[in-house]
Amino acid sequence: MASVPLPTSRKVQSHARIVDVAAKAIRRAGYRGVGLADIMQQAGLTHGGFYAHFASRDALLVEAMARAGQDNIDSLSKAMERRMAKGGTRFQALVDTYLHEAHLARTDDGCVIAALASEMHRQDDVVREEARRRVQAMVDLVQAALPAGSEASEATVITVTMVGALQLARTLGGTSGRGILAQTRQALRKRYAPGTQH
Amino acid sequence: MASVPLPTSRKVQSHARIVDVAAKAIRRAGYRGVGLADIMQQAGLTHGGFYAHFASRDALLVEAMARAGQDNIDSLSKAMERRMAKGGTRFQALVDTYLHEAHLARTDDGCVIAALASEMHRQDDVVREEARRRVQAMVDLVQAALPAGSEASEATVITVTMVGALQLARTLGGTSGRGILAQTRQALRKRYAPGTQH
DNA sequence: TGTACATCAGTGAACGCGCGTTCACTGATGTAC
DNA sequence: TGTACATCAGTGAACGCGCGTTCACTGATGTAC
Repeated sequence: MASVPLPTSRKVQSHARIVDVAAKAIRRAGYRGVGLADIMQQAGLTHGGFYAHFASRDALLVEAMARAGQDNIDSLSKAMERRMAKGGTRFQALVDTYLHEAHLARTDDGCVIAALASEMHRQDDVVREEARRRVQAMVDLVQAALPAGSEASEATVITVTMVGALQLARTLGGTSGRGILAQTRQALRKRYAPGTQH
Repeated sequence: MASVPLPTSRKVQSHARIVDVAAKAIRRAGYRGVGLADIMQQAGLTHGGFYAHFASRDALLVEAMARAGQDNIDSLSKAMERRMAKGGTRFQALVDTYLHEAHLARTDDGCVIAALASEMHRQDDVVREEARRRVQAMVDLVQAALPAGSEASEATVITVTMVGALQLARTLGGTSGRGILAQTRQALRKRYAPGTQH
């Protein structure tokens, strides 16, 4: 009989710490912005041990993106619930949360797609495949926030709009950046105001 | 009296070749995707001569972005003129040109903003400042394609939508990628159809 | 027109550095009997 | 319970490689007289 491993053995804990650190690092600095030595150090380990946990750097990137994406979905969902408790539609809560000014500076726990979008199509296969799953997951999340019966294409267009807005707002920064977020929020709210046909 | 230099001296020609190569390289591979040695080699030079032309790698990036952006504006404008000659509004021509399927694969002479958007805010000051100018130039180009009297915020929202759509379409690739472009084209066309009030 | 010299544009080797990856080893933990 | 051994998780040094940057040098072009 195989012994049942403890739910969080030492190695599993280390592995999770490395993935957590990498999930923040790639969102802060891009796919190539942080080296393995730095990541391992931030996880409280030395870099030599890396290959006991991952087959390659790309394998870490895949897990880090998956982790970052799931974190995004969880925290977005929670923030939306809080907003909806104060009134407003699910869609308004999504737009106001995603395009909130706080999302500008908080890159390392912000949207993984906005953090990496223009680099995604250049990655090797396994990484790019995980990137595709992340995009699909966000479109699904947007779709679920739209009124019942909305067309799938609407979720796609809203997703690309929000991701593009956050990226360019970060590029401009300051008042201009906040302006992009505000203008995009307003445009999306107006377009999907309750009672408006579309 | 200072002698009038020939309009295209040998050095000026070399300089332009380096910038041309770099303008394609950064769009194909990202800010850090191609080394100076490769760029110089593609320009028909050896890498040692680089610092006779530029103070630093960042200085080249600035010139390369400016060049790429101007190329984008020129070729977009020309393609739009060709489309408008066949009928349709200026705005339709912009959307159909920018979100054309041919833009998916042609990264190295495609939109410099879509190529680099998620990396822009991480660059050092001079590079980031040129990135801001590129974003502003594109918003201006979109604004100029909108019906007279359109609000500035409309140009902003359309810009972020088109840039986001191209990036995510490239990430997904294949049928899904072409679907993103088609859905975004349709949504933008519908929103600004002639005779529609907005 | 011819000679001597200065400047220019580019060459090619070298620098220090950080990267991803490998590997022999160590100390702690778990297992067998 | 105690001893001997195997396995596990991590250490730290080393590897080859490519990077941005520097620099002494070269050959071609331009200028002075």
